[in-house]
Amino acid sequence: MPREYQYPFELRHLVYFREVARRLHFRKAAEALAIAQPALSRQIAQLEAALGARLLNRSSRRVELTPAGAALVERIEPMLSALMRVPADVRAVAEGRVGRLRVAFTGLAMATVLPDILRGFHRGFPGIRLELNESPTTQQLAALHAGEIDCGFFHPDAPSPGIDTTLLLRERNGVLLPADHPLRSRDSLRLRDLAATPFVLFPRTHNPGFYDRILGAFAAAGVAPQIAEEVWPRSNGVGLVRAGIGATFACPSEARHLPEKVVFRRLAGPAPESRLVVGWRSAQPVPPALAALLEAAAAHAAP
Amino acid sequence: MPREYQYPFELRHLVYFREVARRLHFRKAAEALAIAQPALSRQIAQLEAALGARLLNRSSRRVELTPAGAALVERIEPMLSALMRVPADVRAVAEGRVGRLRVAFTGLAMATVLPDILRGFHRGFPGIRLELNESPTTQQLAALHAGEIDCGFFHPDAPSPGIDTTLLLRERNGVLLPADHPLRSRDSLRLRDLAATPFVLFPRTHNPGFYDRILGAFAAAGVAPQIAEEVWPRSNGVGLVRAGIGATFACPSEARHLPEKVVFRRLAGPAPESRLVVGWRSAQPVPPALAALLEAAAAHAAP
DNA sequence: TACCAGTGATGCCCAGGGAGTATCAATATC
DNA sequence: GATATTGATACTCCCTGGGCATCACTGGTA
Repeated sequence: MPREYQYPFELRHLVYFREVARRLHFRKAAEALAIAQPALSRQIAQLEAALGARLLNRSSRRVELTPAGAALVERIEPMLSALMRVPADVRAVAEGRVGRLRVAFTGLAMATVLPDILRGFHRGFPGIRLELNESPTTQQLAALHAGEIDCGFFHPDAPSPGIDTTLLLRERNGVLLPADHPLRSRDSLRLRDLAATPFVLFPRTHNPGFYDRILGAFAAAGVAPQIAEEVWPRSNGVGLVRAGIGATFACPSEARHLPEKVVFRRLAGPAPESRLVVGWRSAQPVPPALAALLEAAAAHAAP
Repeated sequence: MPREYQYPFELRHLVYFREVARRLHFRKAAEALAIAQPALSRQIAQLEAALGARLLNRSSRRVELTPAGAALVERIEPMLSALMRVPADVRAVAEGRVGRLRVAFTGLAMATVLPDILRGFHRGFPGIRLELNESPTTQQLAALHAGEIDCGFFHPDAPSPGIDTTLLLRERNGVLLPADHPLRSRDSLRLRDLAATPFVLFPRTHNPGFYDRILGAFAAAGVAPQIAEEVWPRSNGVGLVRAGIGATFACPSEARHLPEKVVFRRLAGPAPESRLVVGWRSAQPVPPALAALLEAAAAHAAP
């Protein structure tokens, strides 16, 4: 059975025709195309038949474009020159020299290891455009599965099937307090010392596992947690602490760059633990640009 | 000898790949393309080899685009949809339904038959864009030979090889005088009556033959011509007459739409004769849009 | 656990058609 | 009018796209 899906023409016809239209001379065009003149004549005739229009007026001494031929040249010229660049472009993407990476992250990632990772990555892959979006752990996992992002920096609760991860940070939390908090002078606190202090947390839906482990830490300390606000993104939570609304949990690593009027204090006794990983869809092979970013991240991996 | 000029791929590869990329399923894509699945697999493999990049990750249960494949889809999608429209567009141009006509004309043409011709033509061929430029006879002939215009309305001196013409107007000239000219009250003049009146002519280079026939008319009348100005385009010449600078020659047909303060008078005795033709490159066949314009012009042909 | 359904890839063959060579008809040029 | 050069045509060869049959692999299921 012959094929049903017929193309009116092939790229070959267009390239051949362009050459004839440029030179207005079959023999010279054929030479430039490194084919014999009769083959060229036939291909042009085919193209004319396919389009149902005469493209060239040829007397045996002169070849000239018809209006239809001129219209065709005008339309295909930009396409052909664009198509010439396609193979190189595609290969560049395949080799990771250019492209884009869609990266999601949490506030903690940006406050700790992410800037260094991105700096190192961008030095090695200047052609890769990074699309960075802060988003909660649960959304990152959904986006990874849906193929909407290439990797995410988030706080895992349980292993996710189909997602590979590398652990970057694992730290016992301390707390951030307003600088005028009554307990600001104490170097180390216990959770039960903060029984009367309202806490600013993230919405539970953003990471139910971690949220519940925080509540577990309160329970272990024998304290009923006072949740003042559930706020997102993270920077707003720190802003509320700064405004004196309450306290929040934070990693020691995060404490290096705190705004004014916010202080970090270690927690003795029960405390939640933060884990930061970079995660990506399990795939063989990992695209080169992503592989490079993951490698840069692995250089900051937790011991 | 095998061909030297190798295309990295053909349109077929791109259309096939687009279908697979849309459906992410070889069998369904093959069905949509009305080919068998193995043929499709091979064409995709060829495309990947040609580009030197893997475009699809296929496990035996799932097909997904690699970044390179996504980049390729992005680039070819607009081209393919544009290419789909090309055959219809080219055919429309070939049939004269759309396109453009580059038309040159002289002031006399625009002052007489051209507006009617264009009006009639545009009614029949609304898709044709007319590019109209006033230009002198000699320039029109050069532009016709160079293929820079499709037809011209001009004043021929001798037949031009390679240019076909249709005579549209053939009239003995009269003169345009300023309304305050001493001879304004005479209904009919002779050239020798105007021996003292300066004349406004066009530059000789714009039509040497006609220019010399004008001088011949002066000679036949036994008058030495007073050339006040050589000016172009024609409308400026009429403007100078209106300003009282001098007189100029004009056709009776032209006299129907004169500005204020300019009057037309017939000439008895020796007088130049104006011939207006429409001319186009001899070609078989004449493009349909041009043919339609020529037909509209022929309807106004001189008897 | 073994089977089954369904995936894309591979092997093999046929034929359509693209390209080659030889040649023709037509037309400028001398 | 002889000659050279143009694009078109006739004929042949063989490359390659497409067909069918089948394989290897995977995931769900009885």
